[in-house]
Amino acid sequence: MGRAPCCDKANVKKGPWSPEEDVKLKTYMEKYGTRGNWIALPQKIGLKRCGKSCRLRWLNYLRPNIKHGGFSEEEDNIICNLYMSIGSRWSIIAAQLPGRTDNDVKNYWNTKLKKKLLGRQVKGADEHNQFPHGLTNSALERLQLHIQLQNPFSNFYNNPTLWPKVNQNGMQSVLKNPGDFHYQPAQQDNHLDNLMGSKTVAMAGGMVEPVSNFKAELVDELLEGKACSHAPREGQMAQLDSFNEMNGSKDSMVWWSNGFDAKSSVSSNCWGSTSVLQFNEMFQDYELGYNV
DNA sequence: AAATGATGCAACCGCGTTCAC
DNA sequence: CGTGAACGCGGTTGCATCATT
Repeated sequence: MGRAPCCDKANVKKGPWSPEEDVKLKTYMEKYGTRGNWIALPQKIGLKRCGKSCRLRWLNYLRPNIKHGGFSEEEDNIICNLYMSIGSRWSIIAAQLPGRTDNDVKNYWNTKLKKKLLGRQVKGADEHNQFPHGLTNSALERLQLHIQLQNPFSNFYNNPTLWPKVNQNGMQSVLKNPGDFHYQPAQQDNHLDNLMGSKTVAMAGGMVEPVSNFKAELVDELLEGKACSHAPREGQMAQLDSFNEMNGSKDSMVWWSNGFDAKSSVSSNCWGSTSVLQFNEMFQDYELGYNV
């Protein structure tokens, strides 16, 4: 038994919107708004559409000041920063980009930006929705991004145009002097730390959320098979402590390099060459950063 | 020129959350 | 406080278009 459908599926039109439908919806919305009820709206204006469909059409396409395509480097940087920090929470990411919708940002990430930053190896991940130990795609991609950022030979480090810069929305500036960057682990940590948004990020509604929960989330997923949580939770650091005490558990990450290598004939660069040592170094970097 | 594959994007679906009663 | 309806979000799908063979 599933939930009751939100509308009569047999009597609603699906698929692309016609210009006439757009005009009807836009005219009504500009005049009256939803009147607090999307479900009732299509009937009011004589549209054979589901209320959810109307809402989506309005929010993603008809709403004033919507921008489509043509993402700037600045926007790329913001998306990259936030994706690494908070994962696939597209509505929050889109809220940082005036005129962008969550759907647009999501599509842009999945079709272009991900490839631009990670290269071909993402294809391997795409072929498996769920990884061993319950690690999600999102977490893996974020991990890959971190590895890319730590790898001095990666496209990201070698291409200054991809480096995040000062942004507009009150978020912290990053890579203050990217030009004098050299491959030195300690310095790298600082840059990575900066890149993570210096611990906080402006959230919709003026909230501030710590963003360096990445490790805790991964540990969470690895050890307990949980999905990434949204807000930092009590107990995350305790879990991290437990993780640190379980030296043997880190060895279980061997599958990340070996297992993936054996499984994926597609990816040969990032994952194939990533050693357990790198993971340990990365996590140690974070431990230093956390001072735990 | 036709066939095939890759890509981009709009729209749909299902589920968790919120809110009114 | 419990329940059900509506909302909002993220994942996924389907189709049109472009690129390659």
